[in-house]
Amino acid sequence: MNYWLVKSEPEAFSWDQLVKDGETVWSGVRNYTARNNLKAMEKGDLVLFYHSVTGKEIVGIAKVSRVAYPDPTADSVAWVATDIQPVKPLKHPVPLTAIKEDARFKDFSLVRQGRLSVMPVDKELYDAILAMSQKA
DNA sequence: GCCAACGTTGGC
DNA sequence: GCCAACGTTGGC
Repeated sequence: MNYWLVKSEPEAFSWDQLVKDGETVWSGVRNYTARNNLKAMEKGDLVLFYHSVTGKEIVGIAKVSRVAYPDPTADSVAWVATDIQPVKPLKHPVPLTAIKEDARFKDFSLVRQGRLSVMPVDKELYDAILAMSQKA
């Protein structure tokens, strides 16, 4: 079991849309680091869903329902997609500012490598984020 | 194979 | 809307 975080601009694809659809194809990744992370996902892995640009907060938990396969939106088989399903929304979204303020996250990719759109999350950090989401 | 130029992402 | 960071591209 691994933990991940994916980013999406809510204008492009939001958590609400994922809940409404029940499942989505996580495609369109065109960055090798992010691609490698997608490939490392296993079925059932949990994925934190982060809204970038508008919101800048982690809003929900999803899970991997299908492991990496060739991205249907790409011309090349080099790129992959996965399928994800919503699990549950966070009670309180965890904003990027709160993560930046917390020393436990100083090496977290969301802080260190702002442009990466798919990243692994240590279990300790995943648990910490869930704990933060319980508090207002 | 290096590195400058360019494009994109995403926080502010 | 601006700009910093950084990945990618392409010339040499």
